[in-house]
Amino acid sequence: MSLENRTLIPLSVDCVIFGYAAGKLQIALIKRKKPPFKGKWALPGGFLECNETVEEAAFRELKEETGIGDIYLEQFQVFSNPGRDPRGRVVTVAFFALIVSDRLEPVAKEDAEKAGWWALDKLPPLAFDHGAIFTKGLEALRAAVTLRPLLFELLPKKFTLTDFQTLYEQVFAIKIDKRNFRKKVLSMGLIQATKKTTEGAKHRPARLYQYKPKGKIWEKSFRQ
Amino acid sequence: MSLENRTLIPLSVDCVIFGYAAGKLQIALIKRKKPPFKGKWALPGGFLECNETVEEAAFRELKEETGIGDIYLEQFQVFSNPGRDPRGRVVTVAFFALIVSDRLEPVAKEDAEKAGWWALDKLPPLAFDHGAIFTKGLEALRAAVTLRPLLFELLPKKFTLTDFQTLYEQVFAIKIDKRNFRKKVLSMGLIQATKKTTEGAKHRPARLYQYKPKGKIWEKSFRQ
DNA sequence: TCAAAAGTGTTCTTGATACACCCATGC
DNA sequence: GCATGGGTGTATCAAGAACACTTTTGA
Repeated sequence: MSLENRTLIPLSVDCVIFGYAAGKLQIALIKRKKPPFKGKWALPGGFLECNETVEEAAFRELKEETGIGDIYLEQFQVFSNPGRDPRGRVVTVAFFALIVSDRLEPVAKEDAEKAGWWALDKLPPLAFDHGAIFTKGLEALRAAVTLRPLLFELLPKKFTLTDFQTLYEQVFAIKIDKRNFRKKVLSMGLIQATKKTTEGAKHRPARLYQYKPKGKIWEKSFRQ
Repeated sequence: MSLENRTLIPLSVDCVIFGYAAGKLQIALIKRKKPPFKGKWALPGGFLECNETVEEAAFRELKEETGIGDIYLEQFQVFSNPGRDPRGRVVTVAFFALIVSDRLEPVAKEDAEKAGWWALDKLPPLAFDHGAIFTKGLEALRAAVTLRPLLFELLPKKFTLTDFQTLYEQVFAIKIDKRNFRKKVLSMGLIQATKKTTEGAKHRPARLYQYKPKGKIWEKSFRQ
């Protein structure tokens, strides 16, 4: 058996959890309760257990963290620098997660003092190499969104076109013309108008749309 | 120290090595000399050692395999199904590698009976879950090429436009109009004509071009 | 002179961009 | 009636797609 003399390594998963609420793109962070980096903010994550895949580990951690089971998850990079964890060698598999805005309550679990959402442009310094993981995670999200219509995973079932556009603008940190955006997303045939509108705003109500998966949607992407 | 009770796992790297020679896109495979899967073809790879990153491990394995040091490498996915290796739990980090056609001689190393190049459409059955890894690797290559001008890593310094187009067509398994392809790649400004042409062919010689990295090339991609 | 691959332009259609005003609601 | 964000159309420009013949070389 040639597994005998192999280097054995603890594997972890870390998640850049994107959420979109109140018109703001945010990520979930936890405040560490134990050393190392006690009191510092970090990406949620945990160690891989015996008989699970990294995807199962990430789902498990996210469920503990948010209580939600049907989160969109995608692995994007392994971080394996031998010095990245002061406790010793840990290789981590980084995921990004997308969670819909109407259930955005992260829960602090055992190893966290508290948990919270942070706007992308106001992140605190992060523990370990989590700053670099976040940066790569945002790049990975942009690449994924460019290739596939993923942003609906960040929107509630019914959403306004302004919601969608604002989300899009924040993910790519750009401004888009409202008329051109609407023309394009409607011509793509990925969403359809519902008969409902927003209610209670102190201005004209907005029409609500919903995602309409149909045909080979994975071959379409918003960005050229 | 909270690393004590963690599951420890042997980590490996596996490489889908793409090469382009004689107008054919190929991948490198080795024939296994030892069990499990003795005599079966497999992706080149090996185990992570103590103080190296997964990238370093992949480079090391590729250097052993091909003798070449400056190969383009990109990790694309972790495969962590507990049953993927009959010897026991092994988590692998999969890479794709791009190697230029004028140095395409894979070398069989210790654990391989022999090594060889295989056309993408005529692959033999592969050991372990390497068939799935190859499939995902090709998808990852397509995604990467869509977002960044990577295909030059598969071409020699000087190449003809027909070479380039044939490579492109094979990566995406599509046919492209010759005039439109030329118009587009030339208008992108990524390549420039040299004064040389091919020699010795029994037909009209072809002009040779070279890659011209200039400006923010990473923001350009061939495919819309 | 033939075979084989290199090289070259135009038309049409589609999608991208730029741009400004009226509408519906709550207060 | 005013503040707030919702909603709409056109004209221009750039890029993509479709399409066939001439050129250069070796044999």
